[in-house]
Amino acid sequence: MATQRDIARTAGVSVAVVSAVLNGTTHTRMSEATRARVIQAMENLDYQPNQAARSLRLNRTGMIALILHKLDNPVYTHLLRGVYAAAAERGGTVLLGDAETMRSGSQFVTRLLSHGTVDGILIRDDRLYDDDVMAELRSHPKPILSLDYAQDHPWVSIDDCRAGEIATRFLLNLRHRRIVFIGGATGHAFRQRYLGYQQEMQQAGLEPAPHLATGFGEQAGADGLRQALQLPAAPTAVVVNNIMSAVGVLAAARDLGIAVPDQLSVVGIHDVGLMEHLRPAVTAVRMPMYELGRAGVHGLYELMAGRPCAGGIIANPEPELVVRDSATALADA
Amino acid sequence: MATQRDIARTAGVSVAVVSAVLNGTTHTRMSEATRARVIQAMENLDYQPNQAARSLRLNRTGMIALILHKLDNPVYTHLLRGVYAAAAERGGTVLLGDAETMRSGSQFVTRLLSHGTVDGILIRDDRLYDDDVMAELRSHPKPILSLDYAQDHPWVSIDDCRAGEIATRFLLNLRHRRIVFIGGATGHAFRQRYLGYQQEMQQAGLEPAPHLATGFGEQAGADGLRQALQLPAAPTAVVVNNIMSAVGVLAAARDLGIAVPDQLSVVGIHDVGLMEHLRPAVTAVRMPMYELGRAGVHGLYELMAGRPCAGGIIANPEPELVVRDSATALADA
DNA sequence: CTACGGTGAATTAACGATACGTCACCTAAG
DNA sequence: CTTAGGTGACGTATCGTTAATTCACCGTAG
Repeated sequence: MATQRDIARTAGVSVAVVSAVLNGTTHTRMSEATRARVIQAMENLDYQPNQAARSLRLNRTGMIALILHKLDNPVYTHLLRGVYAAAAERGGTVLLGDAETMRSGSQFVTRLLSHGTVDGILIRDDRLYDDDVMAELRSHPKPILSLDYAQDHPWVSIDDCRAGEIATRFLLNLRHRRIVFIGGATGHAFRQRYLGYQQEMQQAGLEPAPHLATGFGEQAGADGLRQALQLPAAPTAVVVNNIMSAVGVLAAARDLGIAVPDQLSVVGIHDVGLMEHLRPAVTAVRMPMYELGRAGVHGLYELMAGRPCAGGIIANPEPELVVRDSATALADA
Repeated sequence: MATQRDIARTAGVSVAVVSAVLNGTTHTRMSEATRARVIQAMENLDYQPNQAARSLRLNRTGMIALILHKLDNPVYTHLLRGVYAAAAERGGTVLLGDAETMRSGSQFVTRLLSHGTVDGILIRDDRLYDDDVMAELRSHPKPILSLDYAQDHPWVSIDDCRAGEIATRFLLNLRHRRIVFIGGATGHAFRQRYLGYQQEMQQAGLEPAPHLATGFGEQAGADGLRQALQLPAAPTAVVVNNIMSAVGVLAAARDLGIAVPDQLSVVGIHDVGLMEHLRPAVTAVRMPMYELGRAGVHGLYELMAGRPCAGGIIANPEPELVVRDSATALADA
């Protein structure tokens, strides 16, 4: 509860000096002895600056918002780490929200839109939010950076198309020909991955299968595999768009008596720790999520400083295949 | 960028009236016509209140902090929902942090400790944080509520001991006698669950096995199973303390050629969506995490209002066994 | 002896929102 | 006719911090 005025009184100086000590301001000078007295007083009274007053005065809060679609999606683990780390480097704090809280008129949106709450917004997969919410967000006076391709504001993204290519190419190299593509929800990223799959298939002179069960999560994977088995020619391999859908693919395969990888090879996009612990352990394309988080924060700080943000697709590191046990070579026909 | 003063000027009233319209203050009255003019002006100028100024004036931010140990732990999914929902009901916003960001001297802690950032703190498993951090937090002038048993400040908790009992009792009823208890990290909750296991074993006249592989996550489960097989008499059933460790138990069982549930029954504590999609699907004790979140928020608001928080263990709903495929009855010996 | 520059600090005006105290005006009761 | 009370609104201090401006003092050069 101690304020700068209390410090000033105890140290026998003015608040200006206290503020100057705190901020290392060169404008207001003081002797070393005075500075020491002030610091002593701050420690004695256990002084903690009032962020609200600072924010008001400086028109800057030191907080950025990070809005994700499903917070409990394990692919965000490293993204979060990257964002927190980069924000900490810049002296910032992160206000985390998820899609649940992003309904139009919700407390979270209202607060985000107010001045003096955050200095900028990092948003992932903005196509998943209400149009109303997005319109409101765009009217926000502070910068917004998308962690996904975006038409109408700055963005950085991982190379989703490349991930689709890598997974498909890997299966092609294992001599698979009947490869299907399963799962993924409606975001741009998910379509990009399918695009990568399509391109590789076509380049190999094969007909890409339609995008099956474009939903999200475990159930979409199970549904997708069942749908795939209805196709004229049963697939020998599957690219799973959303990694958690891979869990569903494995479960459905087990339920249907299909052995993985002997009768069906599975490759997931996005690697999470869980994949290592499934049986069979799932071969997956690791995406640079940590770096995406860092790049997002740094880009946002550029925008906040009034500079343009270069943005674009993160090229370093590239998506990388982590080979485990869920995919194997097809014997020659 | 429009402030109340801008609204006041445009509507031809004083800022006092604008504020009154905004807050529905009865103190400053106005005619319906005036109110309408003010509202019109607010819409025209796209007015958004400045939270920093409000916080400063009111000495209240409308934000509460929620600090969790591992944000990506799926057991938090429903806890988060409960917290967000209850906070929204109270008109509050949630600032989410995880243990990563809770190092002493970190940006997050510093900000949390400052005035004018949050009105209260909800913390889970506070034994997992640095002593330094906890000491700092406790010196925080705003209320802290633990979502876990705590000695030195208010708390609410789920019934961890009961969960251990339920899992163990279930296996005992299936005629299992050699039941081990695996995994769990160092928190109080984890010890309570082991206690529940111990009690049930002793009540059945059996010798409880030592608490194996008291770590966290998938690997702890795998390690625990391997350790269990070193015991003089191999177990026929396992209670898994942390649910994600169940994934590791299943993987190790597969690797060792042990069939689940035919040769080994597995019951997990804490139910998450993933369990339904593993093969075999994992029988687990569902804990009322959503309600824990709600109870935590409501308790915290009580504390913030200066009232005592009843706290204690959440009795309704009770932990509930969700029977799936990973446990089966033991044939009579 | 005076003017001047440098040092070390105090005063004060914002930042935007809120709520207390005040006030002008009008109506109706005494 | 006076006045109490109700209605509708204004002025302003305040929250804690920052930074621009101002100021007092002292040593030294002219």
